[in-house]
Amino acid sequence: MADKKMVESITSMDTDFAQWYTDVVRKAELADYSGVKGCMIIRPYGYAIWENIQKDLDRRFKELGHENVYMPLLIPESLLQKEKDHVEGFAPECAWVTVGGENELSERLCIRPTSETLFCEHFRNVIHSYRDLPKLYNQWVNVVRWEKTTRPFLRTSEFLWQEGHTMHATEEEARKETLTMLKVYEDFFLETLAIPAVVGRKTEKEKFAGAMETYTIEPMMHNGVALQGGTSHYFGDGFARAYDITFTDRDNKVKYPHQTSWGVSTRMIGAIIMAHGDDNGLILPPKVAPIQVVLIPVQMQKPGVLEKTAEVADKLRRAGIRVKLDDSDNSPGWKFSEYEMKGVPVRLELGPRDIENNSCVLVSRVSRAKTFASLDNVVSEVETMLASVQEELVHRVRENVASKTSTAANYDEFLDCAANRPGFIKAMWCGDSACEDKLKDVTGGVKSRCIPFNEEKISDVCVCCGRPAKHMVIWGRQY
RNA sequence: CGGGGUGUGGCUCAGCUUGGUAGAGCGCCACGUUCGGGACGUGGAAGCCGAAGGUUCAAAUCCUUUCACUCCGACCA
Repeated sequence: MADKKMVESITSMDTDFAQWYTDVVRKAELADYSGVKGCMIIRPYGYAIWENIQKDLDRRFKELGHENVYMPLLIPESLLQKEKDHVEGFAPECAWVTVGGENELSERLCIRPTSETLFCEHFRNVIHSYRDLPKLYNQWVNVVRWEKTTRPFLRTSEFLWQEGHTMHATEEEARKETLTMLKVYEDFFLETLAIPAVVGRKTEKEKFAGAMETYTIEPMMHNGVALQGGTSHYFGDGFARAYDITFTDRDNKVKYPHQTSWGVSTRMIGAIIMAHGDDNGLILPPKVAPIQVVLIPVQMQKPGVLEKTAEVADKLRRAGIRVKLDDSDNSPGWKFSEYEMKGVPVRLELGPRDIENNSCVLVSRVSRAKTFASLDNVVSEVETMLASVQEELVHRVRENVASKTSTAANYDEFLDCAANRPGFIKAMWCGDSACEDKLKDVTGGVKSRCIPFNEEKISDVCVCCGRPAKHMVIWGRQY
């Protein structure tokens, strides 16, 4: 009974992971489909997670001196085309506005797939002197990319994200910013989302369109598949040259500033679902959970039960904990399942027996173990359990990553890992993108995830071609 | 963009082969009994069967077209 699957309406992970994902999204009321392909309705429970993500990240950005701005939704085609690599990268997935009111537009307008070009146009007007630098801008917006196949949160035609765009007087400073923001993402994934993840540099082939360097955070999902969780790019002065952004430096010389951009999106909600969830549904990391503790009165028709539960809810709320008291007339059993499905980290049960003992029952969503807590120190007991849920989630993800990471010293081992061991493969690489192409081809989709910062030396030669190796690369399949 | 699948009350689906004017379970609403792991009874509301054409006395069912969604690949946060 203890291990019995409590929620029958969710397909089990082992049966069909993709179906499990879709079931969780729907049953936990995170999102719904809309009339436009690839555009999803983010429901209140899903949006509340996003709001908590925003709050946390926004604070981290602002602590580092970034300011929020808002750029237009529409980009004139001519503006988009100024940077060659960039436009080539994004043109295939742009949505265009060609008619305004009743009239054909003289120039078509792209619905932003990302806003580098708009920021550049603006930077050109506001950056003239070294005193104008750095510019540390960020915006929270929606973008549109006309994706061919879509899945809620993971790949949608329209998605929400933040995009940071910064300009710096020197290359050093811009490069530092790129890495600083990657670190912000790494910390956020670990501390807030409870997802320890690999960070590193993208290979030439996997770089962002127009970037000199792209850094990435690569969390692993429960089934071993990677999800690009966020990226941070160093652009050099390429865009500045293309968009004619210059400033006069201290030495009275006209120079091009150095640029970065970095972003994370609603895809992170997909990462939360797939990194932490189980067969009973969602498991939310406490720091972003819209409801951290659900209070379920038991035998609530008995006098005093509801009042006592409300009193406890109030006490927790005053301590800054996000609580929900479910006094609907569904049975307690129904409520247990419902909030497990929705991933609420801690459940608090309170019935007549508990009231007699001045206690309550606390249940962790991760272990589902019941413990009794005295009502006198219920706040600290709940806080302790929330903290332990956070720790357990981190621990579980670490274990999963460790058990699904293999090492391949040669070509045959690589093929064996790709075919039989889901997850990451560590292997040496010569630096030639032809080898990346070949490995992806022969394995049916295993790609380089990144060159991690802490490289290991597995052998001297490239796992694919046998020439001298330049780097250890982490390989894997991705969403 | 290629390959598969599915469209019938809110949800999951049956009915289609062999045309006769729509069903089940769950959910929803009301009342009552329940209440420590998805309770039960009684009553009730709710569907022009994805859309458009066609065949026919008659179409959810047969034919044509089309749209949407979904899954698996190739491309991306």
